[in-house]
Amino acid sequence: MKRTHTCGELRKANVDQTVTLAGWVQNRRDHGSLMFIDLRDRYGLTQIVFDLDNPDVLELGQHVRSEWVLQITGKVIARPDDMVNPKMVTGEIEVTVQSFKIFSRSAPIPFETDAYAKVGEETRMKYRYLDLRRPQMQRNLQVRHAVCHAIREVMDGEGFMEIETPILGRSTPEGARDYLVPSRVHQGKYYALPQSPQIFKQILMVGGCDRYYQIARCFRDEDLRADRQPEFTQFDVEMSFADPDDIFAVIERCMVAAFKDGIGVTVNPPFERMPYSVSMDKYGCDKPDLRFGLELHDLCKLVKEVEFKVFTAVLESGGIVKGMAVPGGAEFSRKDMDNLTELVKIYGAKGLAWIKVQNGEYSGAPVKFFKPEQLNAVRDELGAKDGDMMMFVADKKKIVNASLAALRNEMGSRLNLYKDGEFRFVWITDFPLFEWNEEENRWDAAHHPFTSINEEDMEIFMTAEKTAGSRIGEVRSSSYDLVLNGVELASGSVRIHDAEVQKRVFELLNISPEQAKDRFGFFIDALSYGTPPHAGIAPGIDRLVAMMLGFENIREVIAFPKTAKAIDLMTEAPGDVDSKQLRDLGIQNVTPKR
RNA sequence: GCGGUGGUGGCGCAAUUGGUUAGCGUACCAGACUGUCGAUCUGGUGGUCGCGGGUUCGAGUCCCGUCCACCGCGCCA
Repeated sequence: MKRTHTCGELRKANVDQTVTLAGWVQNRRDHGSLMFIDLRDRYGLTQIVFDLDNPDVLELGQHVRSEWVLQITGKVIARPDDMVNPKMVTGEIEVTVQSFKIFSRSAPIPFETDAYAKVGEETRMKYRYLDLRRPQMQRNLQVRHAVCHAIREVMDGEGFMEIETPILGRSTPEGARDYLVPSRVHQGKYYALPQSPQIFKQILMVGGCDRYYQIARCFRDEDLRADRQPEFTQFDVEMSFADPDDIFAVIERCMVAAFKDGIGVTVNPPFERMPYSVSMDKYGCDKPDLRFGLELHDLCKLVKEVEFKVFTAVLESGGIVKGMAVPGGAEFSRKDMDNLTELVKIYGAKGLAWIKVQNGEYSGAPVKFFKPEQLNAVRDELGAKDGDMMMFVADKKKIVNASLAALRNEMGSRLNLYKDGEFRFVWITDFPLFEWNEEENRWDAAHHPFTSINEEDMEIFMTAEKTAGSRIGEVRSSSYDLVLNGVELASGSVRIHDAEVQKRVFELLNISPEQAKDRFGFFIDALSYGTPPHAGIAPGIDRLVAMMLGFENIREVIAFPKTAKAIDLMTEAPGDVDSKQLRDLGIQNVTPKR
């Protein structure tokens, strides 16, 4: 080895030892006939001293610059008491250099790598290798590693096998847009990169693998968000002969280990469970942040008689009115309210109605349409107290829920209703099996077409019409999401193992037997040869680690992420290819290059 | 596809109603300095204000277009 110790390792106990360190020059403090260098590696910083005891070495050392890579041999000495640096773990010692070697020099760096440097994202991404040297990024990757390691340990202990599934697969028409890979051998045909190993993991169950997991890369060619990258990592799990409770228990054990090993935080299973319908009613979404209350309330009945056109028109056309009470909201200014109105408009709401409760009186534009007892009834339903603001949205159900859910999250954050470092898990269960697709005028699978049906709804499932507004929408699936602080961390379900049920699902989805055979023929064949009941789930590793570290952006926990336009600023992928490569593949560009 | 925010020395930012030679911090370069640790002090280099067009006596600033980054909506079974 080119070193005897790392730069984060030496302590008082090492005093008088002769050591060799290797690392980057973090910093140089030159006092003329005395010079200090902070030498950095993954593990930390160690102060190296150059002085007149070794004038030739000092002279050479003074030519050294930031980010050069050095090998330093010297003696560990204890710092005098008044020179101990309590901010450094190695601050009790320093190494007096006896000799050093320059492994490599560095061009002047585009930005500093110390913990204080403020650098924009674009610059960080272009020079990601420099960004990765920063202690924060080192920690992010370290925590990510610890999480994956903890998961593997738990899963191994539970008898799961980690099995790899293909990256080059077959496109299936449902779901996200596929990334396609042209086949050279079969020109005109394409592989698709997996959106998830869904079908393969189910086939592993048919193949008797019983307990499978994989920390798997997934690809979706859709537009990006702070928490969505075109390639991302799922902790993919499938279990035979398992019920949802078994899945929950395994995942909870993984979460406990991941939080413990990742960031030293104790989380306490079992996690709360909440049916989808309750979550939608109370929080307006299927991923509620339960760190704070601010529950939504349906006011349709209470405001039915109120002569407020905004409400009556909506109710007559089949919409709903919901509201919430914001503690202390009476203090909001007109500007605040305009601001919040803009927020709900993003989700399609036409406006935000509000009534202040202050000094025992009500104020706000809609007040005049209410009778006093109606106001009191609404106040009691919302639980509004003096000094609160009651906020209402009236519109189609979907819009009301989406806008109030966003408003609720905004209020939670703006009013500091939760603390950093608080982790509130909840299992959301009993999602609907189908959802109505307005544009296509048909029922779509809410999760995916292999999700099994809640036994209690089997009768409706088998008998209802597949028309708009039929009871099919009421059928609950046996599926579940794991939600943490308002973020969807995982999604899973019990799978269909009964051919008749599967047929019926396809029928309701308007997938003919021929189409089904064409799209998933191999899969349906597989299921026909003796399929164990099985269930699975897939937590997102990027989101999990980001949340543990307090980031909203998963790029912080991915070594080489892509921009919002799916570009890698470092490698400049995607890039051009030789025309020969295209010829080999039988491909021609039909859109002109810009 | 749509909406919002931003783009000014290497990096992070400022520049009032459109007005003189575009500033500040840091990095970098040179010099000084024996106890610093985000060293200090002195001096210095460095800018096509993202790009293109327009308005104007005059544009970093206003207008139009365009590109890039970020956030969100749509999209993401």
